[in-house]
Amino acid sequence: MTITQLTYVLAIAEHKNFTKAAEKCFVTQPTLSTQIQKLEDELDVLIFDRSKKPIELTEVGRKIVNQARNIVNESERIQDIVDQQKGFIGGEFRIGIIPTVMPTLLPMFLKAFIKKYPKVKLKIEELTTEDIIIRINDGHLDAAIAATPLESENIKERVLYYEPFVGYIPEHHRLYDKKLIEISDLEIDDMLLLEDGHCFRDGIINLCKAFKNQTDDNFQLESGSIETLIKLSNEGMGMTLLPYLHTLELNDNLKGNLHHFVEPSPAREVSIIYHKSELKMQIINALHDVISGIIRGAIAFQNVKIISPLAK
Amino acid sequence: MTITQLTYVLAIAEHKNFTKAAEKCFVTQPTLSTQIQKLEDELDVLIFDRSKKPIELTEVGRKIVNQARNIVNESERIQDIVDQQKGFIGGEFRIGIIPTVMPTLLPMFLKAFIKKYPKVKLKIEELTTEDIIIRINDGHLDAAIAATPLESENIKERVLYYEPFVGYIPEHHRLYDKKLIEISDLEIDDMLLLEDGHCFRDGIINLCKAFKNQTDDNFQLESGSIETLIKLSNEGMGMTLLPYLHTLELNDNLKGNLHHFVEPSPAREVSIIYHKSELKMQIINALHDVISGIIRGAIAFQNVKIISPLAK
DNA sequence: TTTTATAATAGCTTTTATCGATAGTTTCTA
DNA sequence: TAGAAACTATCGATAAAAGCTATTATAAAA
Repeated sequence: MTITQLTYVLAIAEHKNFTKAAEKCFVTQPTLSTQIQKLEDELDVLIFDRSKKPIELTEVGRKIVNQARNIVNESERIQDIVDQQKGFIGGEFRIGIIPTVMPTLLPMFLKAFIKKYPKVKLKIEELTTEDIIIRINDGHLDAAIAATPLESENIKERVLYYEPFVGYIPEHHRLYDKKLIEISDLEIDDMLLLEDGHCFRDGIINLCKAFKNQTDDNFQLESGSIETLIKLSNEGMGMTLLPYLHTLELNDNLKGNLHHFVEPSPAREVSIIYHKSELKMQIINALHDVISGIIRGAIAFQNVKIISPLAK
Repeated sequence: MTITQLTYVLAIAEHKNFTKAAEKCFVTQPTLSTQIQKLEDELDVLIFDRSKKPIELTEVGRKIVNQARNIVNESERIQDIVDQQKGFIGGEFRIGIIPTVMPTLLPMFLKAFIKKYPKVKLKIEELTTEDIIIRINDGHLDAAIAATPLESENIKERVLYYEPFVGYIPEHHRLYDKKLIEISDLEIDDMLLLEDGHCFRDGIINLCKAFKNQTDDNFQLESGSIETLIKLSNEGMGMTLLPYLHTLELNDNLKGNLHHFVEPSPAREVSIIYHKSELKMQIINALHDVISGIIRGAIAFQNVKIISPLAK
């Protein structure tokens, strides 16, 4: 048994196809076929059920894949140990970012990060919290930026910043004349929300429910992006809440519709999260330092009340 | 990096000598030299400091060895997964047994076990509890039989039996005429004990201390084996306590010196212990079943009071 | 039936792991 | 301090393995 064979097993298990897996491994398909056969001979058990299309794992196969993932991840960690010892910061680093953080945070730190750590090749993907957790656990992501706390067993969190919610209230809305809004002003029924799957939506629902026994179904309107929420709001469909960093990018006439909360303002906690095995910790530290350094200049709120991002 | 290279690293780290490590790996010394160099080149770091005699690990080397142990253990587990799936019970199995259990328990179950599971090659070693814990953690032992509870973080315990302590009291001793002794009769100062390192000794010390504030230093006499304890006792050096299974083997005139405790008799808990990763669980189960089955016929006490084997 | 997609097989090439022999080092010892 | 002893590194040869291209086999889809 070799580590190479185990990575081949993982690739096939992932793509359910020898040919595609071979491409990902940068070898030809016959190479995979023969190596898998050798491993199956050595263990004297079938890992894949080739009679099914697409190919499936056998029962033992599934267990072997789990174990193989361990071994391959742990073996990759040896280079990380060496890098860490040398203080080398570089290599490929795959990071996931939730949709409501991506467009505002990424432009703020990316340039600075690349400049400071030119040897790190960041691969950035926009993903929901749910997908992020799956991919951190299976090793497809090295880290992610998401709203916390998540209370996910194998995942560690390190807070980057607290981002207050800001009310966006169009003209003619019942709260328009109130300069500073309060949590108790919120009515879930006239609130525009992102569609299901966004933790920013869940946070707002938690916020509303925290003060009144509001039901959490039958929303008036939902949208996939915050930009759309603002447009819908402008058309008089209701108010909405925006993450603070988003409000910095609005043009001046829209900024007039922003209404901050009285302190303590509700806020989300945004963290860099990573697997408890702490692979590539030196890059995670580097990201943390760059981002929290940059945010320190952008968000100056003292007193916030943290809202859970989890659907309840 | 290959699993083979990692096992070579482990062998050298263990023997601190390329030549001996090569023998243990069943390859020649040049093979080790070249493979280690390849790995060191790939990682671009020195794992061993060859300037020291005997060879030493570098700082990164130590971390790499720890990680390598993980990987090698986990990769061996793949075959275990397959075996478990197939219900195959066989292969090499290394078990440690504490000295005060070894001579009585081993002859009772060994024959029956080998007969029932002929494909398992047991490698049995007599070790103190302390050594057992080290070796279970570093993968040199698959399981062990020891007095419990141990409260050791990475080790699981499964009770085999409760073995009462029996007083061995020579003629002319102040307790000789008392048929059933009590815990409160014990005086640590006229008790013969095993030398330091035996958990059976620690158990007795705990037992004495539980009832009186007896000091635990300045024992009169200590010995390395229970046989010697009995002889010393016969010569009038004091009384001693024996594990119940030992008393079954005494010749009849010595048996007259045995004094049981009034119930609940103090007893030690004897368990099969193993690493929490539960490698080779099917063999551990087999051992548990054979041993506890055999003991059930030999020990019939109902009511016991368990004494901790840990030095306090 | 023909086409398409995909895995297995065959034959050959390249790479690599290992070996025996030997050279270079360090440490021990007389 | 010379020489032996104990070790590790290096060299060249070899056998095993991992990989490639080309082809075949097989099953599903058109």
